[in-house]
Amino acid sequence: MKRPTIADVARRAGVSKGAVSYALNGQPGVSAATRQRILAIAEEIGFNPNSAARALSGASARAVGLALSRPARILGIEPFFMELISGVEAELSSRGYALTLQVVADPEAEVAVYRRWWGERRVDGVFVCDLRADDRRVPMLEELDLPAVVIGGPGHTGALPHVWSDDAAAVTETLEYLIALGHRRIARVGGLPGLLHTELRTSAFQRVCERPEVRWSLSVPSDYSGEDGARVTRRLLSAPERPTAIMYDNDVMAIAGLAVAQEMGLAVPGELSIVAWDDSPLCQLVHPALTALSRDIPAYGGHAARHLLALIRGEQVGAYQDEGAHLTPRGSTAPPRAS
Amino acid sequence: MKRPTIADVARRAGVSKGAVSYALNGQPGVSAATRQRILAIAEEIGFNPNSAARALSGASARAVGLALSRPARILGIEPFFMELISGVEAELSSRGYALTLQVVADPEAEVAVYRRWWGERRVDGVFVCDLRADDRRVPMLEELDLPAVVIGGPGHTGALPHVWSDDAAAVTETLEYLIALGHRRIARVGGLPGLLHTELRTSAFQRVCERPEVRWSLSVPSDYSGEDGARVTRRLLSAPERPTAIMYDNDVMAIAGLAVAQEMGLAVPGELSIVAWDDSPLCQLVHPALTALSRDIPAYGGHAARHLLALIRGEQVGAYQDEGAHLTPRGSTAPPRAS
DNA sequence: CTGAAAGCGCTTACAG
DNA sequence: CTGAAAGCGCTTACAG
Repeated sequence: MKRPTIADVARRAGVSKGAVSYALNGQPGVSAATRQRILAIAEEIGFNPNSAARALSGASARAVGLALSRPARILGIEPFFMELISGVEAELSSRGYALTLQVVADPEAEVAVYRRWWGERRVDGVFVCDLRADDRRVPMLEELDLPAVVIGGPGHTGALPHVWSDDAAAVTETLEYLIALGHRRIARVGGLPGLLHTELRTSAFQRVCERPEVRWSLSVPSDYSGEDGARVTRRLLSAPERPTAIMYDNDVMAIAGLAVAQEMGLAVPGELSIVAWDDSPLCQLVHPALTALSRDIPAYGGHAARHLLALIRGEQVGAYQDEGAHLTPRGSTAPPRAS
Repeated sequence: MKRPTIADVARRAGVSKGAVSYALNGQPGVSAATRQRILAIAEEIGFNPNSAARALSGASARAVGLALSRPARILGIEPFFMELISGVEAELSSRGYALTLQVVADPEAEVAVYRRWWGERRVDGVFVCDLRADDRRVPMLEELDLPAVVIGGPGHTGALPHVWSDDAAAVTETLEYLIALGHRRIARVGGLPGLLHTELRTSAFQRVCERPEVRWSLSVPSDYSGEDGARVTRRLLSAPERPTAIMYDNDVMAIAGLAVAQEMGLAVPGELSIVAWDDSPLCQLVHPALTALSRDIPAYGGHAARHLLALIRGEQVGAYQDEGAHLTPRGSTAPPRAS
């Protein structure tokens, strides 16, 4: 089947290609009646402008890019990215933008991908996820004039606009709740050490744990996997002085931690309280249901997409603070049983 | 920063643009020495060919498309798609192809997306997931000359090449195992009714359950969510004649089912055996660990990508049968306790 | 083996 | 309000 071109539309409408272009793009330079006729014909013969020709003529590529550098295994485990992508997509597709996705091996490869996309003019802008301290992508994207929105922060975003939520506040809220319940020995199983949001959560954890009520605290990094969550939990619970509460940086590790506690014969929440970061349906399926930090991840992605599109249109875009995670208490947290 | 073009490379190398193009694309028409020099200069000034110009000149778009029509919530829950995408990506990016992703509301919208992509020449080919009986996408893609590989089947794929695995065999293997354990009352919580693979699994289930050993059987559809899995399980276990074994079409529902059984005071596996389809790490984190149908989903995606790229190169591509899911027995299955 | 030139399908100043 | 034309940056026959 032959693809119709703008020339086909012009011929049938009896106008020039320029007129068709103006009509299709809502530009002035064509009468309302002609515009109507042109649109009807385009619709009728199923015309869609060739995206390459459009992009080459200086118009936009109508695509934005997202490169992710987590191992496939982790991407599958965590609902986070798929939910984020769903939210991004909902916003993009309503504006006729496509999302170009690339999964790469490491942050270095991500830099190369962004640089290549820029050279290829393949995308009009990009998202930056999984920000790290001194992230090489930030100065590179500032240097190139490739519109970019960082999903994350605050801090280390350079001059790039960013959409962020206050992870530190969520950690503080959680710890204050645990302290109020009477917990005095609190541990945390954190995420990947290099990531900025991990560091922000870690600092917040340490700051709150300096309060006099907290007698013992420990924050341990992990790779986000259930295996790692289980391993760290086993170690924490086997120590002579074990925590009465553990917070986990994702839900998979929290569920793994719950399983370990049960396998070791510890009552949850009686002998161990558990809090999960990110509230997937699974948190409500286990017994006891997990107290979790909930947030609307698709909405987060939607905000990021909206900001990137505004940036591409040339609007001034600054930082946008999203709502942030809030604590949803369930059966896995309670006052520690006197022991 | 100004993007370097092919003219910049040509000028610095003292050759024509044509020569640069031949050198870059590994075409004959340029001496080895000149090719070397050109490549070195391109590398040095960070030249990447403008993808729009390339696509417009009849070369490929160097991108393939995937449209998904599941609600955001479900996409996040199931590791399947993210793992599939990871596998697809690994193969594509090693060949310099990008993946264009679009999440849409329903199958109708998917048809429109493919048609638009074709008109825009935005992609060189597409994947088709979540095949349905009498899927409108199949005749449409056959009519357009847009290379397409169906991920799924067998059957209802028309003349399109497809990558599939034998779900029916996996159902049969599972049921024969349960029957051998001594189960005589077996239920299944299936996936979305419209999907072909759901229907294939359902037929296989019903076929095996016609065997004389099976005294009672029931297959119930669901929407893949944990809530639905829990609801159906509760209903199954509350009936006067309840099953001694249930198999679930995904792991989230199986975990939900396990939780329901425990909440109802039923011993797993003593009073109820549970089998999950798709073996995520979570299956090993719950207690007892779930017997599951395991498969290598990233590899599945990789095969599909390899076939699509071959099709785009103009090679003959037929059906490819992937390895398929195999049963991994764990603690959630055992002979039914005499009751 | 190399160069000059046409052409892909749009968009957008520039004249009428 | 409309038309003719240049140009985006490549690829690829076509001459030399």
